[in-house]
Amino acid sequence: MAKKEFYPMDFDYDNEGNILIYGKTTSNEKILIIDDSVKPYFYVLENGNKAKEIENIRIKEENKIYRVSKTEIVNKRYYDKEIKAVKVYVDHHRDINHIRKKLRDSDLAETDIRYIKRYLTEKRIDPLVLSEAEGEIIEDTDEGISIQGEVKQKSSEFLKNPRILAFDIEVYGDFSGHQKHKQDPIIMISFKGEEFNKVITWKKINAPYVETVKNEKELLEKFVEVIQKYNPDYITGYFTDGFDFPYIKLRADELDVKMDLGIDKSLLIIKKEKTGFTSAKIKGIPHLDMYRFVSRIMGGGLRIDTFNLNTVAREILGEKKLDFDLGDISEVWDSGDIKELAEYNLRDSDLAYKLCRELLPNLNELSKLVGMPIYDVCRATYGSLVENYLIKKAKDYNEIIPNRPKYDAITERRNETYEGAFVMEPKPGFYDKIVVYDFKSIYPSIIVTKNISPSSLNSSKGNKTPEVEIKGKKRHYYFDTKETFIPKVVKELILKRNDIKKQLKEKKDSALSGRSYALKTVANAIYGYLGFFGSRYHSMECAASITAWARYYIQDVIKKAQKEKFEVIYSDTDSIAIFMNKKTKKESLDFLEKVNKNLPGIMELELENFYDYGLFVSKKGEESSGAKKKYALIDSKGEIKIIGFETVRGDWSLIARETQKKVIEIILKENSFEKALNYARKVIKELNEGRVDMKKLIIRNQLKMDLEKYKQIGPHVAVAKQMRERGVNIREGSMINYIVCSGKGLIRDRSKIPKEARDYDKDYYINNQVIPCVEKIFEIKRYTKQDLLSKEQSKLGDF
DNA sequence: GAGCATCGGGG
DNA sequence: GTGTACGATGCTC
Repeated sequence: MAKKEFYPMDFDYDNEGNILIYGKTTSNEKILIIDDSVKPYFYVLENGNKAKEIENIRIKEENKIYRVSKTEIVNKRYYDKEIKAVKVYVDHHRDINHIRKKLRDSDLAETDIRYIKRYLTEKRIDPLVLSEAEGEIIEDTDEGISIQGEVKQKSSEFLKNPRILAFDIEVYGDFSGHQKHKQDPIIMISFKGEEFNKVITWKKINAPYVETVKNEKELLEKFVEVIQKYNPDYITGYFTDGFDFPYIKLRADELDVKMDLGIDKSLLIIKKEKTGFTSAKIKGIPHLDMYRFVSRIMGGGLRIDTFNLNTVAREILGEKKLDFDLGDISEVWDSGDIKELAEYNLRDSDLAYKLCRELLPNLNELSKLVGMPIYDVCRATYGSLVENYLIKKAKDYNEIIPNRPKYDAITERRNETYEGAFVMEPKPGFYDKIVVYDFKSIYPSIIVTKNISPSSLNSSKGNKTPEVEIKGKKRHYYFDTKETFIPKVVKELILKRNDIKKQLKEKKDSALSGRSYALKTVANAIYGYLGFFGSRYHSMECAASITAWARYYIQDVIKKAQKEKFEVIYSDTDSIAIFMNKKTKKESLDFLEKVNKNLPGIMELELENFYDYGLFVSKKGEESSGAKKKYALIDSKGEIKIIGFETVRGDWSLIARETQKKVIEIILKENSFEKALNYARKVIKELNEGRVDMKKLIIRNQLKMDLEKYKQIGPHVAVAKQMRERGVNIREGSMINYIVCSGKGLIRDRSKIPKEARDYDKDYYINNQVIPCVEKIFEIKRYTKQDLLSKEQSKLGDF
């Protein structure tokens, strides 16, 4: 018998029903544990009378016999009710799907828990954290050690300084027209690890980190060699699930190169999902495609509307890709001068590497918290995070987890609607002295405080909700006050996070902030899970009651504020912005305290910030009503918060976006509409005089379908046609850049490829780009379009 | 405005 | 098959 401490990194199971755990020992060896100690099972919701009958189930299918190995009558809880159930064991996990056919669907539970999840839950093992294997050593070589035995969790500590290896490929071709993977070769691959920079290519260049090989085939062979030699704990990249790995696989198959990257020398696996998306898996080495994690899970918290590497790296790391036009990649390659390309290639790996290092604490903590392998967490949806967490917690509470809904139920649920959050229409204006409050974790707090869950929903007793609207019908619901599974779980998450936040106040720590992030993410996702059509605990009544309570409490604060003569400017979901007028900071803090004294349970209103100035504009086309979710604020440190303005959107010309941003800045920082007006006039004047840099006039639009299919010819479609005439390969998805030039007739007839544009249509850029971006702001002080167009300088102007 | 289709990331 | 994306956006009718 041997004992080994190790970190479990990746999980799998074999045909015999053994769980396979790939990990790394505390002495940095690779380890494989083969564990057959967890027997698969499911539940039949039945009081035990039929246990014997169930035990005798035999199913013969295609020469195979599936049988129940054992049944037990157990005391469990189901939707918080004490019940007796039959626990049905089978020999192999896959047998469950055969056995269940003999039983009524409505009597089944936990037939759809994945085997790895069952194993982790039964053993109370969290992925990635220090564990101990005990058993027989069945292999011990330089490559690593294999143990057949059992696993126990030892602590909550993660592998320190994991070896991360990032990579990125470059492909020859013009990227227009349809994909031609069979012909376009991979010309370059870069790697980034710890103190490890490498570019492999098959053309000679002089750079310290470049290795030149003979051809593409050798490049791919080298790719495998580098990975094997570096021996990473994680492989990472950006969109490597969707592009790099699938493309490598394709070329490797074509050139007869074995992608035996797995720890057991197994081949790279490319899984195709029904929707066309792919995932790349390597046995034993978790592959983390940072794009998938960022776009699905992290994305919500970022203020970006596209998840390309450049934008994401800028937002998370404050770093950018190198400026290199990939449209020229084939010319550059053919010219032989590929140094710049190599640098570009290496930078992309570098960014992916840094993103992985930066976000690994979040991935680690989520993986540990919800009990899901890190590979899956990286590709998870909020729904699966919550589901995995609830399955894990169900063990502690002796709860049986209901099965997932069937297709018909999902279809029906998809059509249900309920009333969401309260958003107040702001009174357009420029305000000074603003205080913003927000409810701390409003939805989780309501779930806990009002004990909202499917099992506490009662038709006549308990806490009565405010009026709830589902599918247009209004009524009240009641929730029992006796604490149930879901509110308990949410409360635990909130309390744990409060504790972590206290610790974080004392010292900054990336592992702790990862933990706080994980707790917050799962807690916040539970409300959505109750309303989600694919949920095991779907309840429109619950989801709608939660939003109804949130509307009630936020409106209650608004009323109380108004009663105390505070002027409420704006409110959205959980936050409320107040114009303090003659009130002092102290008075607004006193008000906050008073509100909190009257809030029930764990509900809490917090001070978000004091702001010196704020800008709220009116809706398009209307002057009197304010635009929701569109405002700008500045705090005493001069930090500006711009929400919802076009400033950040890519489909406006730079001149329009820049002008808007600058106008907002001048107003907030210098508190002067006059100055801002003069700035806008200056821009308009420059436009009029033809002095604006053509680069700032480029408008970008994407072709959303094949060029031939368009019936409505917009400017970008017209320009796309011109580009095609010039021999540029245009296809759906192509980004079309254009400039609207001067002349008569339709806009589309005057739109040109930027390189060919000699002048621009002044009126168009003034009236259709710049003015629409700023006129709503100036409307606040009753300045009109005419004021913007007037050539006269404003009295106080200093331009 | 419903209903349907496609996109996203990458090169 | 161990279970499978999904939410947003834009086009057509």
